[in-house]
Amino acid sequence: MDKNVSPVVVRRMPRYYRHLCELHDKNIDRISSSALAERMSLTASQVRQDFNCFGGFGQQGYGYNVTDLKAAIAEILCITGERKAILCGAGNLARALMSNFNFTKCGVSLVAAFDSNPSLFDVEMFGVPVHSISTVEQYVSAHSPDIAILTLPKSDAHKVANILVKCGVKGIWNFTGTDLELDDPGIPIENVHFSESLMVLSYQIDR
Amino acid sequence: MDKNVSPVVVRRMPRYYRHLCELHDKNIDRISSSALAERMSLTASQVRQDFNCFGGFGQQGYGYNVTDLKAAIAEILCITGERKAILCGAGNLARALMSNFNFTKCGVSLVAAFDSNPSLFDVEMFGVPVHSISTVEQYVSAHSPDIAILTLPKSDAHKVANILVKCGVKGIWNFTGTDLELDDPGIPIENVHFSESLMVLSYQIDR
DNA sequence: TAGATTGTTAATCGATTAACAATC
DNA sequence: TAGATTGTTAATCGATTAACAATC
Repeated sequence: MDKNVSPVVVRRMPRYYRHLCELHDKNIDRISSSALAERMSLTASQVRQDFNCFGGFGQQGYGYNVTDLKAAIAEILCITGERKAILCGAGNLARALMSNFNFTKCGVSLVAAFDSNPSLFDVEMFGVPVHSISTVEQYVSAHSPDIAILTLPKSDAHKVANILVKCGVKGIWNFTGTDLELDDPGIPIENVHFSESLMVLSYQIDR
Repeated sequence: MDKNVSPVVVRRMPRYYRHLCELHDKNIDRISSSALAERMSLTASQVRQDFNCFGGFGQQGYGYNVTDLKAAIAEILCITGERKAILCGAGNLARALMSNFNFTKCGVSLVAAFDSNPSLFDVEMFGVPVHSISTVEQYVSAHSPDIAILTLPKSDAHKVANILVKCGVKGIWNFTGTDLELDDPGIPIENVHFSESLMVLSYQIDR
């Protein structure tokens, strides 16, 4: 178990987690695969198959304990172990993430941001210190953040990404709108491609 | 053709489009399915199958004409027909989209933004007029935008979304981090769930 | 105990890959 | 014409669904 879980299953795990959090907040402490499936527009079989990729979390005749299942998924997704992240690029998108996005809920703490605009150096933005992008290499080597968030222009994406990976960053959250080709192909990359999302919506309209 | 194309194929179309744009910019006017596949980490069969969901765009012994194929995909994704969009919520994320994101490239023009903060009313942000969210119903009825972009708090998402759809909005680009349940289930929704994306990245690290 | 619901195996469905005749 | 590469059909692979014995 755990190893070689298919990508489609992995991608459903955060959604399960979100729904379990909602149930937890409503003080619901038990749910069956069929009730959860209904809620999430899946099938009960799918729900049980998915969870059984990671182990048996349920109990026959009863269903799943919400608190336990939520904790088990948190463990699987590593939401428990505090991970450190840095922002590369401190423009509007970076600010949007700093101000609105709940990193803590994802088990991530934002430790620094980097930009090329000198007027931002050594300022704090939403409690996060901003430094010169020219110092990022040194910073990463010294502080070993796990995740780099790329919110900088496409043109700088490849160069910066490869520097970061060379210094030991373990994963890249990519908002640059381009597909990165890293020197080290083993580093996971998660792309958030706004334009692809909008184009799919555009396709679906009038169909 | 065109009708009943599987979602996985639809989701690849914007990526094809992006790569064809890149090829076009490099003045490459011809590409084979195998070269395009290599570039995009797909297989040549997949590329040909995908395009043939929409029609025969290639030529035996030659491959695909980049300009023609790009135009054909633009047509399929409705990037050609100018669509109007409004922003609901004019916070940091909305500003990030207004300032960084190339709506035009997606065939969309941003015509207005709406917020509940009075200090923003009747201001222009990055060339986009901001109005009171209480007037959005009236605005949508009068101007018939195609797409509503939800960049407002989770708590307001459902209420606002249902109002918009009732007034004729044709699609919703959802950044609220919640799964919308619309009264009208026929309206397409595209979710951009940051936390799911970050959690998937977190899972992939150390595996 | 009887009812409910899991974990798991088998059947079905859909997507990807392979193969090749058609043809530019 | 010969070589290249498509469009399309058939084979394989993987994911979803159905079924049911195990068991709480």
